[in-house]
Amino acid sequence: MTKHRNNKEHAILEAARQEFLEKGYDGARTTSIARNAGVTHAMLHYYFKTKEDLFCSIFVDFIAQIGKNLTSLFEDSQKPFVELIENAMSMHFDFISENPKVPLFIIREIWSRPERIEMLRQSISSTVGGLLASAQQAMDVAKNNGEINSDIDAITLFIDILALNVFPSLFLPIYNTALSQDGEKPFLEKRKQENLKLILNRLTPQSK
Amino acid sequence: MTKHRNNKEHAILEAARQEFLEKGYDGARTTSIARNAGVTHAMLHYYFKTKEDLFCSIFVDFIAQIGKNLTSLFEDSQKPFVELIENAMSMHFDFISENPKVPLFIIREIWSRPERIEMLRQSISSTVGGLLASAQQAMDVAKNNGEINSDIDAITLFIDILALNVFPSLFLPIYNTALSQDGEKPFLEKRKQENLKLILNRLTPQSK
DNA sequence: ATTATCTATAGATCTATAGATAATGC
DNA sequence: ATTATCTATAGATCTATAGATAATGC
Repeated sequence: MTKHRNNKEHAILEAARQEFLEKGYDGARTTSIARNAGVTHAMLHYYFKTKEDLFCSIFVDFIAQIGKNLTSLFEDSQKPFVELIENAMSMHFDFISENPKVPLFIIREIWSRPERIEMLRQSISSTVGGLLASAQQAMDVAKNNGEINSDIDAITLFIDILALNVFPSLFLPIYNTALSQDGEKPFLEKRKQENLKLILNRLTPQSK
Repeated sequence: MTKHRNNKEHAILEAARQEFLEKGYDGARTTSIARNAGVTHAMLHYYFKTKEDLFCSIFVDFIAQIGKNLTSLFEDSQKPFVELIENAMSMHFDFISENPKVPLFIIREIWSRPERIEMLRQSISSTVGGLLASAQQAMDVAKNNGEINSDIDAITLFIDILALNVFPSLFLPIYNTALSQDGEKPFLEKRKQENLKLILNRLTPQSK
């Protein structure tokens, strides 16, 4: 988090985080944020000139959080590539499960005000770029070893995983209401296993 | 669409569709809708008592559109199952590509006001339920024939496809800004091929 | 002196309706 | 007679700031 030179500013940030995540920029109310932070409304504009400024503060925070989560995935590269991916996917899935509203928040805010993508580019472009480059290297080695298929590149794999891991959390409320059957395994747990299967089948060479 | 007993009402619905889809409930303005529909603001409240009422009208419309698209997928069941899925996925992917904002719209509105899920349940629960049942039957046959793997059921496959087809459109603006490389094949076209590969690999028996 | 905090309110929207008038159907 | 339409405005928020007062740091 940002340095909390004092705890009222910090309380506002915390409350804003919650409010914006829950309701989005348009649905969020600065009065509500101030109330939840336990400060008068004027304080909010004292520390953060405008609602937009406050939003930006927490938006870059969320992006940094995601970026950090992504980069932590490719730490040690000793193990075989497939095992690496298995670990990475599992950690990423858990992160999304614990923060199900974060991806929706970012996607929603990007779509509703595309100019915000600039903030995103600046903070992740280099990080993710580097991450993809090193993943591509590892994949090239694994391809030469015959460990994985050669018809897939790092970025494609990256988006495969993102799609499979992110979507179920977005879809969870709909699933629970309209599709869930009694007594079945928890949806997300089931999805985690299925996602792994899909990706491993995709990566592993077949003999036909 | 709903019966347009007169064209002003219809114009309002069209404008509302656009406005809500673009900005979401909280960002949408009834004044803006009226302006774009070319009617005075009072007319909007004459035909649709409240903003919420107007929203519901278009929300169920969108859901019906999605439901219709989904049901049209499993029309003829003569062909082998894998081929059936290939066609279904392809059509579904194209529908999402042409209406990229619809899934985000529905997911966003469900998350921001969960009580709306009731509308969704009523209109899709039976449709999708039937669709899944018949898909499950077809899959059981294909499993017995050895045509597809036996470790996957209809609903899991359904969500696999949904995740892979929906996510890329949500992610498109981010991809274009932060990840796209020059001179590469259009993102969505590439994704469509990759999604098919993933699902076919998942369904097709392997020999290890 | 500067930084933090509060009260009170300006000013801008936004939804919704009241009430008058015009158009339409029978 | 009923339905459609317009003008004008009420009433409720919501963001933002002005201006006074208290707390803090040097």
